[in-house]
Amino acid sequence: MEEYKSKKVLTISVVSELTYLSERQIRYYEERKLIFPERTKGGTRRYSFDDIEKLIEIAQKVEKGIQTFDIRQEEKKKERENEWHRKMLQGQLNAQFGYKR
Amino acid sequence: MEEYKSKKVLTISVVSELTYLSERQIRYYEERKLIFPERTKGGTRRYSFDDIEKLIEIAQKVEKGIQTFDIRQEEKKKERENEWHRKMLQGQLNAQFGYKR
DNA sequence: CGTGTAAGGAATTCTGACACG
DNA sequence: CGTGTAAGGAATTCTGACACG
Repeated sequence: MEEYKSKKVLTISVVSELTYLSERQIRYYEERKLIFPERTKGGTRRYSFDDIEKLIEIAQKVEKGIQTFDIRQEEKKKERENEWHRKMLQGQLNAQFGYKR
Repeated sequence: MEEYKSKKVLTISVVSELTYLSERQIRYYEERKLIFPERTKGGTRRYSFDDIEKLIEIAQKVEKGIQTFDIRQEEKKKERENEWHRKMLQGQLNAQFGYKR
């Protein structure tokens, strides 16, 4: 449904306007592996609305004094937890209904 | 809520990809007063997701052989009808509850 | 009428680097 | 570490025009 938000369609200038961050900051957060824009054939970045939300969160943390490295670690931890929950749920289902074959 | 769709944030190249229309066609439909992108200070166009939907409708009509002039007339007619309904509703409300003062 | 295209210029974006603190 | 900035080049976009049918 709301694929708008995850579609990579925004230029860095638009993202800069919407987040009030400088293009330098946006590119730096990418360098630190916090966001992952796509690229056109020509090499220009393309962001999504989800990226904008994420950038705003990042900016708030940076303002609090949290370092990008730690933000990255936290992010990775969340991913691992999600992975764990996903597997857990899958295990539950398999236990109850068995594997498809 | 869904302000995403009306926000003018897309470049013409992205719109071209999403609509499968050429940039030439997109600019031409603007020339014919069918769509109204915003402009940056520098003069580059900015479109919304709503514009994309509108462009797809336009393209379908053009394929059917309808001329842009007629599409424009139909569009204006709709606007007048909406205006009429709006005033009608307002009149109903005023008749029941009187004017604010 | 609707669309393609080559042309020349301007706006936008990119990278790597130096600076500061 | 996080961010600003000047530098040079490449990608993107713009307009007005000519072409075709």
